[in-house]
Amino acid sequence: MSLKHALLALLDEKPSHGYELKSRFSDALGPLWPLREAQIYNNLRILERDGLVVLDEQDTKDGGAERKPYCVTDTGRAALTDWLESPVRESRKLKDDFYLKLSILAATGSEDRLWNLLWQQREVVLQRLRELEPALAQAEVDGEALNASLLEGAILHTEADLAWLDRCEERLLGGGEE
Amino acid sequence: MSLKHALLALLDEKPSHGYELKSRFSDALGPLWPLREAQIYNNLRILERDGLVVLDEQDTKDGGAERKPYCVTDTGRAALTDWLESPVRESRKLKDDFYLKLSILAATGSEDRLWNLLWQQREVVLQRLRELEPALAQAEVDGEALNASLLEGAILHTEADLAWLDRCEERLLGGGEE
DNA sequence: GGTGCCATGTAACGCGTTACATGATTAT
DNA sequence: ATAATCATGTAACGCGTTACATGGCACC
Repeated sequence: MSLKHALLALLDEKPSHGYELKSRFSDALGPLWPLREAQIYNNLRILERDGLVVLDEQDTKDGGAERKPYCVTDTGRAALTDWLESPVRESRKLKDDFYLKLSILAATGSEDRLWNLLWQQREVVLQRLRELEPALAQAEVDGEALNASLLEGAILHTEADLAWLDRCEERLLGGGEE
Repeated sequence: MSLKHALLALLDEKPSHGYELKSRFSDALGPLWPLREAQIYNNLRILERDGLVVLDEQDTKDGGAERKPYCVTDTGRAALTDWLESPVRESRKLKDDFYLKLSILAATGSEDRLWNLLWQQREVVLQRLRELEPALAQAEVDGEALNASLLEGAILHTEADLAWLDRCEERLLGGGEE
């Protein structure tokens, strides 16, 4: 239950049809949270089934292609504020190919393959930084405080990755592990 | 395709039955990657169907309860090394309730609710640090280099979260955003 | 007449979670 | 006795992805 709440929030701000929701969502959460149209339509169907949104009949077939604009019901708005006020728990999990490979290679020995993995990962991380930094600069120029914040978060995490790779080398290669 | 590879790696190291795989996996990736027995059995079924693992018949019914020990086939071993050697791409995504709430509250104004979210998240992050730090110290005492590395990664990420919360306050509350 | 964007959906799959169900062995 | 742990599974659900299919409109 998270994309559903994002849709509720967007619809609460302004009633929209599916395709428009897709672009509004992408504008807001851009490259950090990619999604497909299909996902929007599927979720809208469920939200409608559960009575959290309804079709706004009067707007159908006004301009170009046929659209189905939705808006939030009172139930939907209540669900949204409930969720917004509930605390964020869930410790972040690390389900990631890199962690897995690291564990496997560290456990089975094979220092050269481990070294290779670390080197490769460093390239990935550096590349990500090269993409994020200009994006942040652009968001700052455009005065997009929210986007800038999200990008800054991504950068801080990526820099932490980089620092972590150094520590991994020290721990797993530097001193002989077992 | 990641847990499957973890299972292949574990079985390559030593043939085991499902329940044992569960505990071996949990020992290795512990609290950072929780999983259920059901997941093991489902994946083993698929791995067997695809010919990557086979049942080790002679071990059935040796000691206590009835067990079904598996071991890797040559195909399975090949699939494992293929995967280990393939590069890790996939930029990390930020699908997380906190990001979503931050975006919603930053977009709709309501500074007090945003402030509340940030404060609340800071508590969550600090609490996580309080759990991770002793775990790291323990892993270091026990000489578990791999576990220590993974925990250190988690700590670095959590510290990045903390730094990020400061920056969020500055950007989204400090100077008046729109 | 094609290319590209707007707009809507269905079906199948992958991966993980939850709940449910069963039964044997070991320790108290 | 009964509780804990060992051991194996099935079924349904949630969430996201991919692929497929359809059709209107606008611009060149």
